[in-house]
Amino acid sequence: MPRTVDHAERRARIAEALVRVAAQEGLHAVTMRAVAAESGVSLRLVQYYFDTKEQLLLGALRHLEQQSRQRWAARVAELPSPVPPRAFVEAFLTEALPTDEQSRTFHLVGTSYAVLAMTDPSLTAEPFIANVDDLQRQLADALRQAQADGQVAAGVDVSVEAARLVTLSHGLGTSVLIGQYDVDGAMTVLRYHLDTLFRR
Amino acid sequence: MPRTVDHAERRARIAEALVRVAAQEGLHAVTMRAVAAESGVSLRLVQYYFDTKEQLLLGALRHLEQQSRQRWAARVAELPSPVPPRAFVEAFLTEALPTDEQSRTFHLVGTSYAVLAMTDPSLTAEPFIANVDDLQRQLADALRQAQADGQVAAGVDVSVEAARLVTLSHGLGTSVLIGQYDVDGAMTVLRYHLDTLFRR
DNA sequence: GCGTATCTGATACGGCGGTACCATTAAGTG
DNA sequence: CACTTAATGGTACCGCCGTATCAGATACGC
Repeated sequence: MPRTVDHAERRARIAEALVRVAAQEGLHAVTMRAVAAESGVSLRLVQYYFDTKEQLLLGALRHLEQQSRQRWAARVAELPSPVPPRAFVEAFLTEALPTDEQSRTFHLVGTSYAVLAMTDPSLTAEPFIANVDDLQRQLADALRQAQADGQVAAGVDVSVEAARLVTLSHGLGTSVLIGQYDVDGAMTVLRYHLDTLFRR
Repeated sequence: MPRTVDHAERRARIAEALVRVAAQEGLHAVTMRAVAAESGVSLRLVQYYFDTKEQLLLGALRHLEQQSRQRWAARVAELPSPVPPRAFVEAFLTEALPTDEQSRTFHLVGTSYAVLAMTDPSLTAEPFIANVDDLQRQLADALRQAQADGQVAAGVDVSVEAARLVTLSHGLGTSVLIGQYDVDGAMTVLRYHLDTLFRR
C-alpha cells in the first residue's frame, strides 16, 4: 500500500485550503474544484479524502475548531502560573477580536458556518454552542476567583457576567469584520466594559 | 402601455418572496427560479423587474431595511408622548431580539447579508453601518436624557453605553437564532444589563 | 515476480443556475 | 384603425458543480 503521505496531514492541508477560500471569497465560493486548486491537488484527491462535499465542509469545520482551541490554549499557557483573573479575562477579550489575519479568518469563516447552520439542518449548531458554553464557563470561573480576591463586587452574577462578556466580544468581533469599528474602537468598548466589572 | 399592475408593488412582492426563501432555506438557496416560484410569477418576470441577480439581491435588501425601519418607527410611535428614556431603551432591546416570526426573518436574512458583505465587494457594508449608527445615536440621545433626569449616573459615557447596548442586543439576537439561548434567557441578560445602567 | 490493495489522474455525465432571445399580448396614441 | 411601446411567456444556451467511472501507478505480502 503506497502510503506516501500521511493521510491525516493531507486532510488537514485540504481543510486549510477550504478555510482560505472561504475567508477570501466567502463560503458560497467554496467548491470542490476551488479547494483542489487552492490546496494544489487534483479534484479527485479531494473526493478521495472527503467523500462528499458535506463531509468536506464538516471536516474543515472540525479542523477549524480544533485549531482555534489550540490557539486559545497556547494563549492561556502564556499567562503567569497562578492565573490572574483580570489578565485571563483580558486575554479572552483581545483574543476574541480579529486582530491578526488568522483570527480574522477564524471569525469570518466561523460566522459563515454559524449562519449556514441557521437554515441547513445537516450542520448542527451544537458544536458551536458547546464551544461557547465552555468558554463561558471558563470566564465564569475566573470571575468567581476575582470575586474571592475582592477585585469584583460580591453581588454580581458571575454567569450572567460571563454571558455578557462572550456576547459583547463576539458582537464587537463581527462589527470589526463588517468595518463598523476598527480594532482600537472595539478595544475601547471592551476596556470600558471591563472597568465597570472590576474594581467596583 | 398595459400598466395593469403597479410596478413598485410587483417589485415589493418579489423582494418579499426572496426574503421568505432566504429565511427558510438560506441566502445560498436564493435563485431566480426559486424566487419566481415563491412569488408566483414566471422567471421572465423576475428578470424583467430586476435585470440581474445582483440587482435582485440589492433590491430585496433595500426593501428589507425599509420594512425594518418602518417597524421600529411604529414601535416608537406607541410610546407615551414625552418619551420615557428607559422605556425607549427597553423597547429597542426587545425589538432587537427575534421574538416573532417577522423579527426572526429580519435578523436571519440581515445577518446573512452582512456575512455576504464581508467577502463580496458588490455588497457594500455601508448601509448596515449607517443604520446601526443611527440607532446608536438614538440610544445615546435617550441615555443623555435619562442622565439629565437623574436615572443614569452622571459619569457614564453615553455613546459607549449605546455601543454596548447595540452590540449586546445584536449578539444576543444571533445567539437566539443559533439556539444557544431562548428569548427568555436573552431577555434575562438584557434586563441585567439595563439594571447596571439605570438607577445606579 | 506477481497479485492485491491503496492511492492518484483524467474525464464524463446529469443537473441546475444566470442570462439571452424570440414571440405574443395588451394598452395607449395618432 | 394602425402602430408603437410596455409587459409577459416560453425556452434555449452555456457554464459550473457534485459525483461517478475507468484506468493507471505504487508499494507491500507471498
